[in-house]
Amino acid sequence: MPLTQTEENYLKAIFTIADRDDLPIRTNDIAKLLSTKASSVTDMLKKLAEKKLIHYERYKPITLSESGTEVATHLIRKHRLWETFLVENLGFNWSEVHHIAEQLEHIKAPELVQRLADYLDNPLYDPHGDPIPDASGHFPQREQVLLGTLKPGECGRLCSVVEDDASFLEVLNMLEIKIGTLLEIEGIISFDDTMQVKIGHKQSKILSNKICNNLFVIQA
Amino acid sequence: MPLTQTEENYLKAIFTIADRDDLPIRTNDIAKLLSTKASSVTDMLKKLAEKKLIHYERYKPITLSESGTEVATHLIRKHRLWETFLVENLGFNWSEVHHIAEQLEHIKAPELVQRLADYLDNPLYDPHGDPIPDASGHFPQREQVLLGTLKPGECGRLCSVVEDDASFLEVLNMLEIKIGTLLEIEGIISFDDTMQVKIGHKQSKILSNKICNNLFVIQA
DNA sequence: AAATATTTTTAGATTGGTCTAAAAATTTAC
DNA sequence: GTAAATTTTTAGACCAATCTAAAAATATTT
Repeated sequence: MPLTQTEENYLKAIFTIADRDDLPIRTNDIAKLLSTKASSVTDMLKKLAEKKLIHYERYKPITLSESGTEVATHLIRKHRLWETFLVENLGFNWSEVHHIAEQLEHIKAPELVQRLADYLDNPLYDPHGDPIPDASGHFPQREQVLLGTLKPGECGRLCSVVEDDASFLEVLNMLEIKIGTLLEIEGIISFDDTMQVKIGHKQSKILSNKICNNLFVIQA
Repeated sequence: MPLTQTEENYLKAIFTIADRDDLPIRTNDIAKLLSTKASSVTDMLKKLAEKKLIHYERYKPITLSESGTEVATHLIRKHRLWETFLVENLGFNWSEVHHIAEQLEHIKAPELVQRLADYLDNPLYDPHGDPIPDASGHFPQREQVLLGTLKPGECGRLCSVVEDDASFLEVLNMLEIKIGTLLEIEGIISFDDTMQVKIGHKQSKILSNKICNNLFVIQA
């Protein structure tokens, strides 16, 4: 059975928060993003859980299920394709297309999405520079680089490690770094060649040169 | 305050029926077109009347108000522009675009409509040959011809008369023909040069050559 | 013009999404 | 580790749109 626009908006919101932050997603985060009340969110979470679109136990953080993720990425695909169309073809300014795409992304017509993508030459990034996932929900891979090559102020998400021996993984565990964790370079200490890195949204820590050059990140 | 999609659909339905038939519009006509129940229609009619979008007294036929007509023609404009885009630009078959345009016509973004129209070169007819009203709701005028010049099977809507003396108008009145009435040529009787014409959706009648050549119609 | 059939409206219930206010669980503070 | 603050959930109500079933108005038949 098809989803309502509201249900879709909740799924997209959850995906967006998960993508933006690394933190566990709480009811209030969703309420804030959707400008609604926590009680409304709870009601909807129950419904989405019922439909197996999210994993939900009361008072616990929320995650998207596989099918929920699929829905969300497909919405993002549609949103970003329409934004591209509005800017590239209709001449809108990139700053005014968001609220129009918010409506267009809910159009249900499987054929339409691929035809639109083809018409636009299957772009990989939208006018804001955000990546457009493909029909199966995969985002275009930005080039992966060693964390050690980033400059202060730049961010990357851990995507893989160079050497994965147990002792190194132990260190990552201790630092609370895992695949997908957002890492922001806050400073480079040239004296001992270490970096001050903000890990997820927690406090920043000092990482040795050896660690930084063992972590592949995708620039974000 | 903005209208809901449902309210918009009702207004468009009323306009469509008025455009298709000449008859007074009844609750059941709308219910049939929208595949809903008469009771639901009544509820909605009250709401639309409240908002001054239709003229409505219970048990009486329904007509659109000026603002209701404006909303309806604007919806039709959007619908037909989107259909044009889907066929001309995205390569859809003209038979499969209707249900997509049904969704797209509800997108609310004033700028979008004119930009889309410009992008398409302000077409006057959609892929089905239906006329696209302009931004102020006026439909493109098709060339007017004398009813007498139509061939069997062709249709026209009365738009004006050649001579409007009282006795002729009297005849029209008797025949229940007025401006806007749909006239379909069902046959030509060459023996006495008369035409068998279906008037509105009522029984057909025989009209003399003199009458047929005194009526200007717009081919439909 | 009375009886019958049809159409339209009302009454009352249901569903999806929302809200406020109060209760329950969790987290933070001391 | 208890108390206080915060977050989340429940309970109960509301609005929009719909439905079924029954009542009221209109139209048709004879």
